[in-house]
Amino acid sequence: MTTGIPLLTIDLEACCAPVTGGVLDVEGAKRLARMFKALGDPTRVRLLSLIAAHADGEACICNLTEPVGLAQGTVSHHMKVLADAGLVSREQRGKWAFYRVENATLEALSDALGSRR
Amino acid sequence: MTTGIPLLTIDLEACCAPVTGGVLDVEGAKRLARMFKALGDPTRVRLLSLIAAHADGEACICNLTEPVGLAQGTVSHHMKVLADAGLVSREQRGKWAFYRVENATLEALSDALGSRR
DNA sequence: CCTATGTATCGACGAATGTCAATGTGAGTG
DNA sequence: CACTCACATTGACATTCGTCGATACATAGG
Repeated sequence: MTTGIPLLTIDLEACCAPVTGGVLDVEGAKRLARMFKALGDPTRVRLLSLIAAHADGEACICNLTEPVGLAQGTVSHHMKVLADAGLVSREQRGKWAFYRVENATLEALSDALGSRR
Repeated sequence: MTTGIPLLTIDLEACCAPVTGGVLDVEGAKRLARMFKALGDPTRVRLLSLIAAHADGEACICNLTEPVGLAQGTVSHHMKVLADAGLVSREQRGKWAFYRVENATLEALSDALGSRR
């Protein structure tokens, strides 16, 4: 409805909650906002960018601490926020924890914003 | 670089700050985060959706207060946050202030997230 | 000019957030 | 087993945020 227009009258995960009403229900707004909030910090945006640009598209905390210039615990905290929002995935490999960007989530958010197609 | 891949290694406003390096500089991350933070509140996401779905794609505060269920001052505050982030525009017309969604900004954010060209 | 109406702003308050130093945990190594 | 390394978690702290009620500002009508 409302023509084919712009934004967030859309579902985010085509899987479970299509929603897609005219106005975006309260729950849908909450879920969207939770993900956007995770992107609402410069450090976390930077972390995402660093991971994506890193070799093989994955990085461990030790790769991120120095470029970001924050304490290890703080970086770990930010990664947890990103992981909880579904923006990155975590895989333990030996002593290291490797993170990668979840492009599917990013695209879902992108679709929730853009008019395109 | 890094193939044609995913995310925020991109400029947001093709106008002034192309940036587009490999890793997204600190300033670019700040600007992106500022906009995402504005979207990081359920009420504001809802407000955007309400405006977009409203007749003629515009709405005044009085149109938004009731559906959102918050005090008038609070809604006004949220609209200021959205306007400061460039997500909506404001136009005074008589006693009313009409807000509309800035699709260009939304698309810029969408592009910063999505892989799609 | 007085009043009513639609918005914006202010002051206050509790809740959430970002950060660090310190400590806990778990896997690899001597 | 003792020790180290990579990471997570905890507790503390200052700052920011979302909300309200009250008040200020501006425009339109009498």
